[in-house]
Amino acid sequence: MINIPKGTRDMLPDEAYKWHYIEDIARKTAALYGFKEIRTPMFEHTELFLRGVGETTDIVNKEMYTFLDKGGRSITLRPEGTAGVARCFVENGLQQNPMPMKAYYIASVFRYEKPQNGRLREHHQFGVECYGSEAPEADVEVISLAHDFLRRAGLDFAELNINSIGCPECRARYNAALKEYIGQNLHAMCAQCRERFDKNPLRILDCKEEECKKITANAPKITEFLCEDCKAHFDSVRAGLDELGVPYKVNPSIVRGLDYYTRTVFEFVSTDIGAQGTVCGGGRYDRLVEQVGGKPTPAVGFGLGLERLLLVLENTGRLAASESSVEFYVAPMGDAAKKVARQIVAAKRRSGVSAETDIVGRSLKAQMKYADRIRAKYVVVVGDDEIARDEAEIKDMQSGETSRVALSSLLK
RNA sequence: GUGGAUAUAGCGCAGUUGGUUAGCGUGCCAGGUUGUGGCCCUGGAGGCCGUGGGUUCGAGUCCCACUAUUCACCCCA
Repeated sequence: MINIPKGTRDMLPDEAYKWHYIEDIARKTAALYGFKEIRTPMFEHTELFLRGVGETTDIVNKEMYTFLDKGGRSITLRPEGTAGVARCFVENGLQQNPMPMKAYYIASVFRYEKPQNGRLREHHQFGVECYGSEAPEADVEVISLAHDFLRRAGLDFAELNINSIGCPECRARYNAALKEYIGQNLHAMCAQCRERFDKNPLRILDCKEEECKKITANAPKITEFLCEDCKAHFDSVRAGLDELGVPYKVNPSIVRGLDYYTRTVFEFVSTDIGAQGTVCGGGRYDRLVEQVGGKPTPAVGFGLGLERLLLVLENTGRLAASESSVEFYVAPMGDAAKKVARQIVAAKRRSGVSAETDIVGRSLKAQMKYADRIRAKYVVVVGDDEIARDEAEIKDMQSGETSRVALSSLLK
């Protein structure tokens, strides 16, 4: 017996409708905001993620599916969607198109993690990318799209946390101030934070260790160190969200785990699926395109975990049961009737109406049972009697009532 | 990577202090006279009791290891 690989999931036919449901809402919402679909490869050169996502991140350090292909190239299954889009943008010269470029994707991403509730090795994201505008309106557009999508999907209670981590200049000043504040207390912090102290001090704020949290509780806040431009930008983003009536909370401790973020960062968090509550994470990444080899191009976007979204919707009873069923099940009796049944089914399908007939060789009773199980709306019974009289019996499976119609009317 | 829990039929579960051919519910297939579903009844298929060792006359049951699953930490969607 060969089992499914750790941290992956099968999508069974009976639950396909759930995926169609949220993917449909994603596509429609994206379209309403003028975002078009973009598709990039499932794997890229490893170098892209090293440069794009950042070598100090957990994702790059320990979570990538990396292997050598037969040509000896280092290949990585995409651990997130943004870097690939940035590469695609640069490689295809999309900066020549009218700006902004607004694109979305629905794609699977891969991370070598230890699976738990809401965390998989392959999961699916609905992501959005907006390139070519550094205006706060772009941030607002992207955040409100995420908010709108979640609301349409039925998740109207996820909390939006936002923060600004400034531009590289503000961050340098802030990092210096943070290091000075921590100063002598560094030895009391966890091993990981001591490492962060040198590599990426900002992430110390993200630490969940009690001791570390105590030390950083009264640390200076990055928002106090923002330069004039970054401060104005953050203020405008908030004003824009207020204007649209999108509720949010400013949370100075969210800093995100990917190195490419600048200025605005945000998360939508749900409390209904246990520890892995972040359903959507995103922000601005003005330096990414440059890091990947393109001309400086400001950008904002988000990634939204579809498995987690479904988990929340299911846990809170917001996902309706499937309503799909066939319109007609045609139950033949005898060889002559089988041929007529095939003709009826073909005619129905030709005119866009779903129809099925027996392909197993079951008795009439068994066919009725099957039709019931698949929730067929109508069953058409055809036997020698019906053929002789040129009519068929139609049974409404809900009411149980039967009526007779001319065979010719079913064959149109 | 670190901790805890679990592993018996497709799914959900029983299985006594170790003792014959391992059960129940549900689902699946077929029947309950001549051509009709849902309820009821009957029958059938389906299990190397996660894998490998050990203890024992005897292991689904006890011990060890491994593997897988799962929850939490870390991190993230």
